Amino acid sequence: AVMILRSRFLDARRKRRNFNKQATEILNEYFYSHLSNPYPSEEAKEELAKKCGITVSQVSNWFGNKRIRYKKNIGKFQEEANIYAAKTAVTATN
Amino acid sequence: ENTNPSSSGSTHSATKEPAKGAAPNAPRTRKKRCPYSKFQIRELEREFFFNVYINKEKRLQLSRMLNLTDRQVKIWFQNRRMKEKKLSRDRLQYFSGNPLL
DNA sequence: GTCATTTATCATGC
DNA sequence: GCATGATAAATGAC
Repeated sequence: AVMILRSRFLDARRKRRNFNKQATEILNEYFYSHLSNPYPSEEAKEELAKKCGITVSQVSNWFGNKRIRYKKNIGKFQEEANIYAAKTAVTATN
Repeated sequence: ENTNPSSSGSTHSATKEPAKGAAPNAPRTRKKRCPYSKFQIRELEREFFFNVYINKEKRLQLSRMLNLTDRQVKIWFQNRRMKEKKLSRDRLQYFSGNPLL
């Protein structure tokens, strides 16, 4: 029984599941509001993980992927960047 | 299943891989990530099972056998130790929340 | 040595 | 068919 659990854990690691929309919103909000330095501290990662319902490692993975994919093709993320820029602007004025 | 390109030319004289054309103005080109073959992984894992920390002699021996540089073997063990640590963290988190179903 | 990271690759979702 | 999350080489700070 333990072995079954063990094997299930081992091959379940790489099975990917998309994050829910709310979690992605939170992560993107932080990323685009810190675009000049998108490197959250360990404390910020823990807070984001808690709010998103994911692990700290997953937060690190998300930011790592986001940084390089954004850098590789800024144009592709321009629309997305504008959306979150406007969103943070609204929350700032309120 | 992987004819390794990392064996290019210099027969693993170890410790130095930027054996370029001696251009004094080296642009410090980052080495491209090259996935290792199944055979290479098996041998590295086998040694890792015996020693999490590898000594110089075995490292040179392994690098010759696997056609990797000494530096590559060293870095592989460093990364492998980090992977083991992460696996331990994940296991702990996984089994802590569950009452052993 | 560890460890956060960059980069390419892998595996899956849809 | 790419988007996306996770993992595997490689670098650099410390």
